[in-house]
Amino acid sequence: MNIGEAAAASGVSAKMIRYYEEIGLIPAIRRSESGYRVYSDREVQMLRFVRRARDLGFPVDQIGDLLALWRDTSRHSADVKGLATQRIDELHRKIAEMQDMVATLQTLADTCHGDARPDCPILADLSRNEQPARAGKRTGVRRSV
Amino acid sequence: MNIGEAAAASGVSAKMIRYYEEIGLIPAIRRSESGYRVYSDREVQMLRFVRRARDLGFPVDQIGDLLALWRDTSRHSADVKGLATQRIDELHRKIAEMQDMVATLQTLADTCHGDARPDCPILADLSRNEQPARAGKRTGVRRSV
DNA sequence: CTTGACCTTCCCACCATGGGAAGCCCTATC
DNA sequence: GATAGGGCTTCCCATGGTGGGAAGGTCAAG
Repeated sequence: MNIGEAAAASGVSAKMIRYYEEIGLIPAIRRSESGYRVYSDREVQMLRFVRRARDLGFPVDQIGDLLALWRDTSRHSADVKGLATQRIDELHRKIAEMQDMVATLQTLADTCHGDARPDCPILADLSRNEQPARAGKRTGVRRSV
Repeated sequence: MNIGEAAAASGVSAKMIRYYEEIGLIPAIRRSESGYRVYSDREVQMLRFVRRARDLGFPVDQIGDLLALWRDTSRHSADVKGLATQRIDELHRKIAEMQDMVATLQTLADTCHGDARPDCPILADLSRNEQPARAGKRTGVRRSV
């Protein structure tokens, strides 16, 4: 199976397959005489594994950990569960952050006329010299959401 | 005021101030004879504005729109409200995505022993050939969350 | 006048992904 | 057997925000 077929079968683009190989997330694959990458069913399965882990929001390094556990038949399921739980916690954190943003925006939007008049509490709040309105009580803001 | 002070006063790092200027998000600032950027209170206020908009998760191009409205004293508050509402919708979308992920992960984690035994439904699900378990009903997966 | 803190520009890195170019390879069709 | 097309290879570039750091100019305090 060439990379195109493997991509279609796994849902990972050819570009990303090469990238994952380059960064060492997946092992370097066997090559045909002409240099084409050749994929077996097992390898396509591994790509699908990566794809799904990605869909669950795992960062690449944790996908690497998951893959290692996947390959290790004497793994402890506790380790896998630990990674999943960690991921859940991280997602909860990000969700809470975004919900804070929504609450703040909603509060501001609710008090904005939303008509042809120029005065607008949203802009007023953003330009305030002091700390901005916070719908919930929070100490600091982590971005990269 | 030099860039360092402006950074401290606005909460935007000097690096980012230069970056925002470079990409045209904020106008090129006045320079001293020696080439140092010189900031007035108004400009620091603008930086603070940018900072808060970022804290609310606005992407840079929308912050540009907000800044334009901020400067435009004959703006329509409806336009500002529109941007806020759009942002709220986008946040809701991302929150829903992540909640789907959490639900899926939680379902899988709940059925995992989490002990020294190697068998683990999480890995089993990730390696499945068919569509993976989905906690909610969803059609496609958008990533970049 | 020296020292150290600050400023300038420029390049590099991250993460995950896509676009595209130049050049080789494989297969189907004539 | 030749040619066309699509697929493969590597390589470079871009994104969005952010940080790190080097090389060199500037400023204020001692």
